[in-house]
Amino acid sequence: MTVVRGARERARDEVTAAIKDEARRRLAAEGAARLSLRAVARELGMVSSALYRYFPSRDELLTALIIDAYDAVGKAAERALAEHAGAPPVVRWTAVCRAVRGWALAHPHEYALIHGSPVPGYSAPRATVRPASRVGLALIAVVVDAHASGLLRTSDAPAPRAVLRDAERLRERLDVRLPAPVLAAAVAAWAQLFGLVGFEVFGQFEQVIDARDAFFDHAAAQLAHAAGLTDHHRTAADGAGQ
Amino acid sequence: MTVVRGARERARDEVTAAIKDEARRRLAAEGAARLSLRAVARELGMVSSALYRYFPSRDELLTALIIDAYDAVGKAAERALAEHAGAPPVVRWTAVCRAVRGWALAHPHEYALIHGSPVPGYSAPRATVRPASRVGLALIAVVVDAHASGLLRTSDAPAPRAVLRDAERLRERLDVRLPAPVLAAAVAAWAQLFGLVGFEVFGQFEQVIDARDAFFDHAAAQLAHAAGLTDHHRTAADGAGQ
DNA sequence: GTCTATAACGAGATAGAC
DNA sequence: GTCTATCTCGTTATAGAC
Repeated sequence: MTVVRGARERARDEVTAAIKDEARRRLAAEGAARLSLRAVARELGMVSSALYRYFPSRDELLTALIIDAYDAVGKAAERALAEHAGAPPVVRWTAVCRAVRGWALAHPHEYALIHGSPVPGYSAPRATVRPASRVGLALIAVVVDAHASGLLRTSDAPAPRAVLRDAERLRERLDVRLPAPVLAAAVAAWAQLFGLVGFEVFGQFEQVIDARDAFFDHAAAQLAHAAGLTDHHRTAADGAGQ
Repeated sequence: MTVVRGARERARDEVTAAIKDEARRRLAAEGAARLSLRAVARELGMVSSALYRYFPSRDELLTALIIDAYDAVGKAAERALAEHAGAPPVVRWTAVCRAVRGWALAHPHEYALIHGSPVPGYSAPRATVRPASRVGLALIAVVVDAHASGLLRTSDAPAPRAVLRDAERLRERLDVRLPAPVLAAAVAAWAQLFGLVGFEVFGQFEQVIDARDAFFDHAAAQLAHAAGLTDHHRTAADGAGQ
């Protein structure tokens, strides 16, 4: 990782970026299933074989786009997290959710690439797994902080044994200091967040919900609650079930 | 709607069904974006122009497949509802959620068609709106029954005014007897359910959750709670916070 | 060494004449 | 309904420019 790079490397990075930009444009126009190296090359005034210097195959180009997209939402989520450092957990949680939604609405086709239908014939490689988890980790970070400051319910309905086993495994892999049931709830909330976002981005709320901003914020706050976050410190009354 | 139909109509229905079946097969193999009338015709040993007697365009065929898919999940949800008539609301809710998930896992490509990435260049016509709401209506039916039998929390965090307006409008359009905040929560839970299902069907839980059945059931029960359903009748202590 | 261009293969889709 | 000529695609081999 040299700081000063030669002109060659810089040129290479520029072409690589131009290819990905054009590919994203094609993605928006035709969808991932129809992404073709030839069309990208044509649009760039290159010849298709030249692209192979930058991406060894169409699938590798797709993979690069997917990783970029995961990194982009992940970054947006992490920024929201950092910008609300010290704020109450529910506020931070909602901020992360908002960031994810904002990114998705601004980049619907890239959102579709990572959270929409799988591309036929394409199978995502291992390298996509870590970027794919960034949003989830940002949400978990909120829960971890809440737990540390006693702003977490830890006594919801008991989770089934099999769920706890998964949560334990996850807990060790992520090296996260959270009770297993809490972690399980956070994972569920993570998935549910993308239900809300997906419905909006993919048009399922058409003629159902008009006030999308308000609806989302409200739902995100309820999600925070489902994940165990509370607005106040624990008292004896908490955890007694409602 | 005649009960006894002529041989001609029966033949027409059979061919229509064969076309849709083959189209579904192509859907699984190539994805909706690449669905072509010609390919369907070829596979059926017909000539493409003959297909136009049954579907005036590729988009109309797509629309038929989409409506079929919505009707199929909707039917599964409604069946689960009927099979658990009289059961406690949380049980009925979970049953509906399970039915949706079961259908989605059994028909991943049709699930992708209705809840995955939009097909580029295709815009869903009005006719898809009603079928698209069947699952949501099944969930709402559970909440309505719970409300009628006093098994519903009605005093969650107050919803923003704009959300309440949407909920009121929805309440009138669906002719459903529910407090607006409850309806809003149900809509959110509806969307969140598809977050859980989508994550599983589209592979986002790979290497995260292994015990998918247990995880889903547990999450669905928590969703029921988020939608306001409770296991027991309301008491004075209810609504005093989480 | 690094890149681009030409040409080609085999597979498939498509448009239109018949 | 059939046939053909013309497209597209991913990918590779090869040759030459910087």
